[in-house]
Amino acid sequence: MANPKTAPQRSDWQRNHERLLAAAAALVARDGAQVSLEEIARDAGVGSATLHRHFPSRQALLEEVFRDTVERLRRRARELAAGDPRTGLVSWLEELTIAAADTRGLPASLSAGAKAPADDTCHAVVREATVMLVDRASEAAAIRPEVSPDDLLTLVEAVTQATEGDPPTALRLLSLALDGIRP
Amino acid sequence: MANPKTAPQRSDWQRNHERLLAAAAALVARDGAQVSLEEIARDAGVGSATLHRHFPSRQALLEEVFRDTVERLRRRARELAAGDPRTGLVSWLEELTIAAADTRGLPASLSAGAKAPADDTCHAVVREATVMLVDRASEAAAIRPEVSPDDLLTLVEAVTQATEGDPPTALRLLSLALDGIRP
DNA sequence: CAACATATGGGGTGCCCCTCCGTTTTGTCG
DNA sequence: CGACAAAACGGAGGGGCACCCCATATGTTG
Repeated sequence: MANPKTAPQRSDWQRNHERLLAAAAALVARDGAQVSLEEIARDAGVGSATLHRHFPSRQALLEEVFRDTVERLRRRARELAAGDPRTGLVSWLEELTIAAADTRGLPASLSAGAKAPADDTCHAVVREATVMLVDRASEAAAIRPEVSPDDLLTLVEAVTQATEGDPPTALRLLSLALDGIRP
Repeated sequence: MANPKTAPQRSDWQRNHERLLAAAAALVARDGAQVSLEEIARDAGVGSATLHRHFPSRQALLEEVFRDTVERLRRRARELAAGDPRTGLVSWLEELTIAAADTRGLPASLSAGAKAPADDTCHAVVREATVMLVDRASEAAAIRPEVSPDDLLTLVEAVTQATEGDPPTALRLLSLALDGIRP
């Protein structure tokens, strides 16, 4: 899972890994991305050294916590790629915004992933989906050709981080940005 | 200054206040809004208790650090209110974005001020200017009437916080948001 | 210049991240 | 099955931070 090598992990390693992820998911949902790592270890019933051995950084832990949520988003993007290019893109951005605004810690994790380039981060997965849908819309001339997927994604990440826990506001800001200010 | 009562402060109080602000300005510019308060106290040559006595919270310190910058912005908004409503608003948002993206810690401070309503925060000053320019543009039908000054400001704060230290990207995201994505 | 309000800062508390290293658990192989 | 090595664990400790207490020092004022 975390280990890229196919080395089979010991059973206690797997057990603790799951306990840590469960505790982390609960506490991140309650306290956000800056939750105390020691509290996660305590809740999981393991020493803090074990947590740090399993997850070399806070970001690495968050990446695994949000893996499933991001995977669902990725599948949703694939569905949307079958329909109308414009509404597909808009729906994607809306659903991404709702998911991020609803999920404490996810905006912070996505933004953090944007700064450390790697292929398997949550940010990279979401980015790939965004690139695909923007390209489709662009080719269909449904959006201005100079609109960049990365800019659009940064905008969504910025908005959701600024409005964490308030999906209506996040959506309102998104549609303002998509429509512009002109009459 | 910080004290709402008109009690005249002792001379050493004023001296230490200035030293703290100078040290804070330098370190915030270097490290951003989450700089260590103890380091600021050390640099200023005072005990950490003194820093906490002068500034009851990190936010209170940041508010004073950025007071001058925000005051300059406020005056600039007044100038812009004399010209064309549409370009005035756009210039205001652009200049605000540039200032915030250039000034480490300012985006975080503005966003934090948005959550704790008070009349004398940096956020409140910037907000007042934004309300005025948006109203002018709205009355002149230069923008859609449902565009809210608060949403626009939140958008700028979100963008500058997400792109701290990178004014070109911040400006690109701003103009994307102002123009929308449609052809 | 004395007395008093005001301000200071060293040191303490509690929390946090992270790592070291002696101990325990696990899987395997004779 | 029992012993052994590799793998994993966790308590403890170093270093850092925010914030507070209280004995001390310092302006100010009459």
